[in-house]
Amino acid sequence: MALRVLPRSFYSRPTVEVARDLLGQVLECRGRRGRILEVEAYLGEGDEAAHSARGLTPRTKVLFGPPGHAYVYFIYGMHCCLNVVAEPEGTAGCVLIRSVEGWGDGPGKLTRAMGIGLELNGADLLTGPLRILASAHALKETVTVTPRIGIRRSAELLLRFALEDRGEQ
DNA sequence: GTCACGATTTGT
DNA sequence: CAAATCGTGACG
Repeated sequence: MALRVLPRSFYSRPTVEVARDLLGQVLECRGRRGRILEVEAYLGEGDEAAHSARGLTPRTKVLFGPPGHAYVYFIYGMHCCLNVVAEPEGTAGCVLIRSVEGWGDGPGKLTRAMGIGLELNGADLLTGPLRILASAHALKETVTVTPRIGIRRSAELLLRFALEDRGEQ
């Protein structure tokens, strides 16, 4: 039985809700599939760690665009990170995918393993080669909430969500 | 045009 | 703990 693609309405919601609900869903890139295990929310206003904190720029254009699209950026001269655009069009907000089951833990490692590159920046997650499918089963793991990793500004915000084996972290 | 820096990873 | 490595955005 084929998994259903998450509808646009799933993404057109507050970023934190989208982040939390992405856990356990299945990320698919050209046939490669894995459950999303760890994410972080990056908000529009009041979140100094977000790329969109300084407003609309060529780079952040997709963050202000319609929800359900991919935001892929290049960092540290060598890594690509995958984000999912949330919130209605006109409002910034996205969810960084930090770990995918079977493909790697760490935003830079999983994109390399799954073949996700800059060419997918702006791609529609409903119709493109990169999609997110609704998991067929309810979560069996506990959701852990912590501060985000590797940021300086707005470091106190509890915007990291992860499915953890008991005892980790 | 110039420059400092970063939502990371890997090796010492 | 430090290197690798380069696009972006701020400033002039």
